[in-house]
Amino acid sequence: MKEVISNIIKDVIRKRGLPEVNFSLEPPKNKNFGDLSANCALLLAKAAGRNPREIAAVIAADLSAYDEYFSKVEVAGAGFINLTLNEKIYLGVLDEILSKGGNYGKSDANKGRKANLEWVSANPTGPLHAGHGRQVCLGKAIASLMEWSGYEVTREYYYNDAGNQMNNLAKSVYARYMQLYETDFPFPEDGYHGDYIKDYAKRISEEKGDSLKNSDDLSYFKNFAEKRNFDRIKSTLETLGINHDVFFSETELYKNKDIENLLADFNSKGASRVEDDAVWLIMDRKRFQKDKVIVKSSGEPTYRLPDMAYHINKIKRGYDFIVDIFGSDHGDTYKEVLYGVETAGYKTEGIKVIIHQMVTFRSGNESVRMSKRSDNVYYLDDLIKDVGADATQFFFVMRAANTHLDFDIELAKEQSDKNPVYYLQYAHARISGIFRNAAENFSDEVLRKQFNHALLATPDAIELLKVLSGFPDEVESVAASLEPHKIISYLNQVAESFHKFYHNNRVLNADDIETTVARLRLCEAAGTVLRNGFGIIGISAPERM
RNA sequence: GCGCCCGUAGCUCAGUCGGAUAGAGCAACAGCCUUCUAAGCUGUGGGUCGGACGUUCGAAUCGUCCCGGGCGUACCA
Repeated sequence: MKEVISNIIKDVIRKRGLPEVNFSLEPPKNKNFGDLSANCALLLAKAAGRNPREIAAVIAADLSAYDEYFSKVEVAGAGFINLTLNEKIYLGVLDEILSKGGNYGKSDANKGRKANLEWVSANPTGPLHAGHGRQVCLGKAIASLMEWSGYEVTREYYYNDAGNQMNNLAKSVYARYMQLYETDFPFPEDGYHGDYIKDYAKRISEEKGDSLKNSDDLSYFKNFAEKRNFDRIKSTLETLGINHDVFFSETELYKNKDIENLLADFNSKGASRVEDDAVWLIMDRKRFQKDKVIVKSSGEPTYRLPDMAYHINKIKRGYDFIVDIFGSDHGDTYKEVLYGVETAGYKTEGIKVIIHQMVTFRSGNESVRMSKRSDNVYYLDDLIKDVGADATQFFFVMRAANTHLDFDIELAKEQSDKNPVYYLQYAHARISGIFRNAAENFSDEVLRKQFNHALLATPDAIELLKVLSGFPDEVESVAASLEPHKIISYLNQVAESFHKFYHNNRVLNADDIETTVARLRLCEAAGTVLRNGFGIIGISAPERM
């Protein structure tokens, strides 16, 4: 819709012999200024050194001729052109929503393009903790946003199973196992303290007795724990409706020699050097403080080298768009990884990295501590159990990724109007209620009647339609920025205008079938947009509450 | 010290490729249920947009500096 209007304005500008400008066309903050406001005259005036209002007046006069589109065109302020769209445009949008249904809002802007989204990527050293939830839920929403904009999306999970952390995991389980037999057996200093480790040790002891007491090779412990950890991680993800297409293991990159070859490549390019028995990647001092170790003096690569090889692997798989989601604790390291990828001769323009800030949890006024050291960690499972999958998803996606998130567990649990997720869902439940009542009180024949658009010309109905008509533009712009929290702001507008409409416009009325049928269609459209939006951010659309 | 992110109403936050009178939810206050779910609607109060300077017709938005908070600054990931 915006595009159509924008093209009309561009035509008018061209026909007047004025230069092409990249102007903005946005709904003004103040509704009294109309539906859309263009700043083209201000920009043209700047370029031509003329009075903006003069130019605006010329363009506005030409636009007035398009009266099938505009009911009002006026010049305001410093030279804005304010447009009020013809109501017929909006009534036409209703037909579009009804016919497209679950596809209304999808765009083919990226049709035929393949994208890879990598997220979660927690190493299988333990269950996901509540803080992981932000990335988990953000990624879920971003993946569907990308699909709505036309991408074919591969959801991918990368995990480091070759390095130190997995050795620590094995040592930790082994130590807990040994402690079942020798209470003073030492626990590794940087071992994993969670209760789940003790549980694994107990189960191993039950299965194997003390036959593994003098193991030199801890791979049984490692494999046992890794498998259980992954099972639990996957089941947590499943409760949120997340299923990755690819689980990519670091070990793979050793097996297929990608890491070895990359190291040789750096060496042959003179991009790396050896110091203190370690291999260092030579970094550009303008961007980095110092060189970075890629192979430790022990001979083991640091996480950076496999990460670089992994990103090259993804590039080679032929994606048009590669997106990574990391926490802010990786804010510097991803730059090092991309630098390595560039140094190896690959372009990184197609890679976008989303960094999200950390989460703090509180319960009302009490802060909830997330200690990694203690045995009792607040796991993501626990959070989902406490507040439900919908509230979990909603609260994590509600805020922009690059701001700190303050997660109020008490509020998320609240089954009342205080909880922001219910405002949206309630709108949908109300619509479902109307349709339940309609089915009871009216025959199918009546409900399927052709409807008369003109009967929807009340201010609340038109306002609702205006909001609904903005959905495709909204999805497209949010998909371009990959900021799903904006969908929530938009859905709030939908819910608000629906609630208003509902309050002032009785839908079901046996004495006025014509209006009933027309209003039902509008409700159907509102329900469709809510459902589609909920689908993007990943929450359910309840039939009743 | 250096790098990245943040600082907007009492609270949690939108708005940030410069645009008109800075918004929402919660909290506070005043109203609205014999009619499709009041988890709703209507109205009121509430702001030196962390601070200072600068750029310009115009700054919450851009620049510089300062203050405050988070995360980095490993031969951990």
